[in-house]
Amino acid sequence: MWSAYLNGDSGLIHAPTGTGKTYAAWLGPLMEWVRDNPPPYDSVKRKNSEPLRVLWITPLRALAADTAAALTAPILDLNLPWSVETRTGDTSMTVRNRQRSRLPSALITTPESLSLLLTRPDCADLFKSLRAVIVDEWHELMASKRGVQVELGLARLRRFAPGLRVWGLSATIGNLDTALHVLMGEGGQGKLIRAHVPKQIQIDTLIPAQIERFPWVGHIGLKLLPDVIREIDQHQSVLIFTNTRAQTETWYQAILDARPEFAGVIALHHSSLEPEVRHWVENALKAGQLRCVVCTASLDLGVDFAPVERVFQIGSPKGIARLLQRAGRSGHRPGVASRITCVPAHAFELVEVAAVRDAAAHGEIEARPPLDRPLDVLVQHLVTVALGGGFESAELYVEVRTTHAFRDLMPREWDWCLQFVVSGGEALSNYPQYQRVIQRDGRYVAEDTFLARWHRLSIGTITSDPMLLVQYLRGPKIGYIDEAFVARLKSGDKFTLAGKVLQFVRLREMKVWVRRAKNGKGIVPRWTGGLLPISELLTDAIRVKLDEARTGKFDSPEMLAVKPILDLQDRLSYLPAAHELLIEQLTTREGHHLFLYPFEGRIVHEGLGSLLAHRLSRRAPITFTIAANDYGLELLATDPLDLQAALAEGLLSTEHLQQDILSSLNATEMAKRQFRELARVSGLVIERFPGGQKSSKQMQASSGLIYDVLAKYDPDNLLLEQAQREVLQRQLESSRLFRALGRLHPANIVLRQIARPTPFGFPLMVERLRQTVSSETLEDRIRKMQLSLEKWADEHG
DNA sequence: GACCTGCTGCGGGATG
Repeated sequence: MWSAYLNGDSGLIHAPTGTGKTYAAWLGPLMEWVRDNPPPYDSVKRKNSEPLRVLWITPLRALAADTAAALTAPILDLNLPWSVETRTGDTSMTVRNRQRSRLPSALITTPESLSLLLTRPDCADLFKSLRAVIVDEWHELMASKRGVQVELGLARLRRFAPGLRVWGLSATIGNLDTALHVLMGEGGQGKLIRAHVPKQIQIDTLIPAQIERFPWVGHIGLKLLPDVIREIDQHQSVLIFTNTRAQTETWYQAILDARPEFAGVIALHHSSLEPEVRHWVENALKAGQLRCVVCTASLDLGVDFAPVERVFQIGSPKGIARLLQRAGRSGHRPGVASRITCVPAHAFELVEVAAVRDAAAHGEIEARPPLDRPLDVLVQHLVTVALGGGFESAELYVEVRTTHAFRDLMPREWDWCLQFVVSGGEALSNYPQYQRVIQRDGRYVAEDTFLARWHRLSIGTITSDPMLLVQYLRGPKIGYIDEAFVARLKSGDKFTLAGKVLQFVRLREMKVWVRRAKNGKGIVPRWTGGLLPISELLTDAIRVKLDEARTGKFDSPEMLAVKPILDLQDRLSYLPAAHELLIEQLTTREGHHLFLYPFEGRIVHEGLGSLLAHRLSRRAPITFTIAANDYGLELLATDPLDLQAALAEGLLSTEHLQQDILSSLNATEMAKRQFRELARVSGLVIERFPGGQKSSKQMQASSGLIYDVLAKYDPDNLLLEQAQREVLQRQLESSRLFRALGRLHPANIVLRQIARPTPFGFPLMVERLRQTVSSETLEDRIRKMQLSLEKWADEHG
């Protein structure tokens, strides 16, 4: 039945989460199609007279190689006159040179490398015989700028090869219809083919034996280490997912300390390890040589290893889809459900797990919203197309508007982008490097070879903070750590990386030189990475679980386990219903605390914190310290405040929300930081040169400088506007904040004066201390808090 | 009694 899909239609195939599905779903039909559609064969040259017929786009280089191998085998078997090649960053120069004049019958590539192909002056010719495009892991690409890059590329290919069929493959997401629509482009039609095999997934939890002794706060989760070790003892292959790189290092070390005999059969995997180290782990995992691997999301996708026996998730699952994806790494045997066991790092995560399981059982799964009009990506694309044969404005405008991302692109915006690549805009017109495109005989083209090279170097939409390579004095590279972390190291300091204790020797040539530490423990590096937000569906589900607990419904082992703590919360304060907002007021020697628990995720709470501080201080001059976590926020003031009056005056009103948020935060500074990505993507600055790297500071300075120049001399620059939009959407999740405030109607507010911190509030107090003091003093402070709590308990029996 | 955080992904090509 699958082969029918390639004959005439386009569409999206939903393949439920789990590795291997991609090839199962596609190889068969693709092979049939390949067999039934032999390319015209040139017997003299012994080659296809029509080159490229199938283009396969994948988000990962590793998948490109695997796919090529999987395609090649049956083609050799059938002895078909087809060639299969990859074109990614690591494709050899020999192959790449061959591909300059002639593409293979099937090409497997990444979005970035597709764009690079589109910069070739003869690309119209290269792609004119293309019959089908397959976009693998479309759900991964869609909601990002990489997805928009694919959309623009597909629009190009549809023009070069009219009648082109486009098929996507997507795991389960909440908006498959949208995913289809975005892939097909505006006006395009396609079929959505949903898999009908319901996947059985079991989610359970390691329940702490004594909830009274279980932490209320913290994220590392080592409290349950013995229970995890017991599981490793009983199984042949175990995968342990964590939420951060540091957590991976910590857990690896802790397991090895407890079971030294595991040395050699336990490994770790995260993005800051040297690729060679990662490949070693991946291959050993494939070969079944490892008993246990501790990893981050770096093993979520990509590596096609055999399913493991047991999968664990340490700490918050953060999202429903994410946990299901990870569960899918286990138990693929027929009739056996995939299973994941959550290991809570603190008590409240028990509620999270119960919430995820309920949401998953109701078929709820996060949607991935596509982006709207990222002009930086369009600017990059314009230069790409100018290099790739040039364009005529009206024609390309129509083509670009066939993409979902730019379907509503106004002529005014189009003209601005065009003008921007031609002149550099109002402020930058004196700099020749920003005059990238010229007009010749009514067409827009790019000819300068230096600018062409510059552009090819800056293709892509992924930006990352630069890190420093860590290498043995006499030996191999190990991995990467943050500049900020290195700055704190003195010669002789020990730290861990890739599970090894290393001794810092010196920093030279932008490399961190180390030797193996003879003994002792090293500090675990802190990487400043992305802030992984808890999903909106999950926070919704958490509020439902609390609501149930309030009415006495404890329907799972997790909820039963956490009951004593929820009871304590209720006794000391209140357990809010799903539609209620609990606000606690507490006075201590520190000052006047205000705790709010919207359960909307950290980002929203941070925004809400500054919004409320801003609005409160407008009533009367007062300063606050703000702390937030995924469940709530704390405002600490030195002076008392009249909360009732403030609420009556619209403290939580949605009126002037955007204005108030922007003026409550250092919005300019945030936009400036966000602009860094836009400057990179739109080609205003370049962050890497082959051979020598430009340091982060220079990069930072130049994008910051450009921001200032634009803000002063070209304030209408649309990229500035976009930077502000991206800050609101990504760094503040403003739509979620808006929705939250809509829910937090004054009528639903429950105000409680409390005498001591509650289970909800205590973690926020710790969080605030963490922000303001060093780690040593933090320990002291927490001890003091403890003592005062004990004293309070003594005094009050 | 409660403790320190922060994911993933890509990418150049002349000449001999």
